[in-house]
Amino acid sequence: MGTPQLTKNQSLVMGALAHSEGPMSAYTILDKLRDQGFRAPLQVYRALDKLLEYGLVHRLESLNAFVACTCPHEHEHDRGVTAFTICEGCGQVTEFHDAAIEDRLSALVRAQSFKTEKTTIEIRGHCKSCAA
Amino acid sequence: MGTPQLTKNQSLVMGALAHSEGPMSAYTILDKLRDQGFRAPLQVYRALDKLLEYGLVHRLESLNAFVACTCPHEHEHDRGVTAFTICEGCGQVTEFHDAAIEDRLSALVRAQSFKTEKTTIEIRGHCKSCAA
DNA sequence: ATCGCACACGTTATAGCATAACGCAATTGA
DNA sequence: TCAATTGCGTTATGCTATAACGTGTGCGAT
Repeated sequence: MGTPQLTKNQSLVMGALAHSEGPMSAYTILDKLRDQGFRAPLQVYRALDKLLEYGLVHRLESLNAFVACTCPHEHEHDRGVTAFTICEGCGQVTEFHDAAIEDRLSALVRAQSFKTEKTTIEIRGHCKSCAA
Repeated sequence: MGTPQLTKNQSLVMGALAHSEGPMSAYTILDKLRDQGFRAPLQVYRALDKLLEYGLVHRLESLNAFVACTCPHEHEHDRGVTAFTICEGCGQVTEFHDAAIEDRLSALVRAQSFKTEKTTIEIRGHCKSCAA
C-alpha cells in the first residue's frame, strides 16, 4: 500500500506546500491556488486530509497550519513519532525523529494501558538566527 | 513571585475547569458561566490567559481546549515539559511529566541551537476502558 | 450493458475558535 | 493630582473547519 497517484487538487495543494518556505494555513493555501481554480476551503481541506493520510504532509497543531513532510524516505516504513521545532521569529519548521523519545513515551503510555493513535510533539521557540 | 489572588472572572473560569470531568473549549466555558453573568468570549479568553500564565491551566493544542492543571505541587518550581494522554473515547486527559524525555528533547533541540520557549506533547488514543 | 458503489469534486451555508478596538472603572505609585 | 497599569464589558470582526447537498467518473459484479 504505497502512495496512490495524486489527484489534480491534491497535487496543487502538495505543490503549494512544497514550494513554501514555511507552514501555511488552509486558507493561505486557498488564496495561493485561486488562480488555479480553487474557490472554497473544502477543496483545500479535502486534499489535505488525503495528503495527511499518505504521510506527505504534517499538521502543526499549535499553529493550525500544515507543512510538507521533509523526510521523503520515511513515507514507506510508518515511522511513529514526528517532532518539530517551530521558530516564532522566522517561521522555520524543522522536523525530526528520535527513537529514544519514542521508546520512552511508548513505555510511559503503556504503563497507563493507553493505546496511542497519534502523537504530537511541537517545540515553539527561536532558531539560531532568530535567538533573542 | 507566586500566584496572585485570582479576580472574580478568573476564579469562575478556574472553578468551571476544576469541576469539569475533562477539557473544555472557551465557548463551552462561556456557556457554563452565563448564569454567573458572562456574556462574551473575551471574558473567558482574558481569564484563561492569566490562568495559563500562572500555570493553573493548560491548553491542549490538538483539541483547542483547556484543562485544569492536575499537578498542584508543581506550580512553584517551573517544571519544564508537560505531556498529556487524551482519550478519544471518553475525553479523559491525563497529565504527566518525565525527566528522561525532557533531557532528551533538550539535547536534540540544543543540537539545532534552538531556544525552547514552550513544548507541547499530546498523545491521542484510547484509554484502558475505551480500548477498541 | 447497466447497475451499484466508491471516490473525487464543486457549491452554499454554517459552526466553532479567537482577537481587534473601543471605552470605563479601580488601584497604585510618582 | 497625574500617569500608568490592570481588569472589565461590549460590539464587531476575522480565522479555522465542517455539514449537507448534488454532480460526474471509473470500475467491478451480475
